[in-house]
Amino acid sequence: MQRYVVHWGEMGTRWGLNRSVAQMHALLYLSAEPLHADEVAETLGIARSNVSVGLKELLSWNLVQVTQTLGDRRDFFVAQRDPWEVVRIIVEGRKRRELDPTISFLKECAAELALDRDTPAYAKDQIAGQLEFMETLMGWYESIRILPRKTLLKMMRMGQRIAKIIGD
Amino acid sequence: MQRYVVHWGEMGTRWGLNRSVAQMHALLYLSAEPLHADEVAETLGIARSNVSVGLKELLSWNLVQVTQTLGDRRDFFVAQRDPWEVVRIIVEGRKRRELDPTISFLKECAAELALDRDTPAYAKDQIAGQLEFMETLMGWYESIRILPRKTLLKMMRMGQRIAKIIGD
DNA sequence: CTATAATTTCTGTAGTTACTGAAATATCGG
DNA sequence: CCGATATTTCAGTAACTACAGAAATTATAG
Repeated sequence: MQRYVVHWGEMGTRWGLNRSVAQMHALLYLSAEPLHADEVAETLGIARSNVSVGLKELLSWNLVQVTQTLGDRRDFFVAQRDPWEVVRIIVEGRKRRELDPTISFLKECAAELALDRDTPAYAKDQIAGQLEFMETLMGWYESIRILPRKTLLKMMRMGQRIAKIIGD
Repeated sequence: MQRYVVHWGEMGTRWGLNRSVAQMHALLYLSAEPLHADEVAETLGIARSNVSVGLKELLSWNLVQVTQTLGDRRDFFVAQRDPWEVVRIIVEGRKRRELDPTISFLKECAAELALDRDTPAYAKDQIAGQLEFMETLMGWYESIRILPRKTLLKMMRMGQRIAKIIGD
């Protein structure tokens, strides 16, 4: 479990979370019962105040949730336990932070370039091509995103065979 | 073009490159002809030495390539100009740096946990579930990755309709 | 082989981000 | 309303990363 938490912290940094936040999630993910902030701080050896901030961030991502226990004033935290959900949330977040602003920027660019006489045609084409591609990609993502998990799983499992069906 | 380069630099930071490296790529992406390092440094207003490092990084990603001109000792650089390729390269890189190590780590974990009597069953299940999911995801990616672009494009354009075909 | 141009490596610095510990604030039982 | 407990905010510090400019290395023409 220790190694898992450490590794997850390491991965977290590559996934856009900071180390300790990722570790908190890992710990909660493996824990059968909800933990309160002090337990998290003590287990991971980081300052209580950091745990507070970190858990807030995880809450804002919907990667953890708060629960209450009768007769205990403290907040208890549970992680999102379904790997599908975890990945969905992370991907969604990345899309929002990386893809969406890019597309809207490219649209602006394209609009502006249509009127512009100074920009070389080559640059215009490059930007237009990129926008078109991004929109295709995004459209695909949207259509995938709303599929029920069962259908998605089926599709994933089909793997290669899907190419044959499409490539008629 | 200026705004594009600046914005791309900004985006780059969110995509895991550093700002100036992303700006270099943006500049080359919009440029109709190959540029040499000095031009890049001057245009972007960053130190020549940094351009050297940045371009090397882009080379290692295969996002830019070196070309030579007869009668000129300097290296000239061209960016990968096809948005499909750019995204493919980025995705591939992320997979290598983020997904692959995670999967191999989870496999190790799973193997180790099989022998382990101390780890709570709950944690074991969580890790197993995550591994299974990751492998499904990865398998799907592999099958998508090798599709010819034409098939992929067709698939993307089908969007929703694909669900109907699968969900029989 | 030498002079010069091109590129890379290296070192110190600036800027950024993450973290701690203390102080401030909020919550709740009595 | 008071005291105790839980949580959050904040300011200073530490760690890290990106960068410039100088120095060193490599390559090329003559």
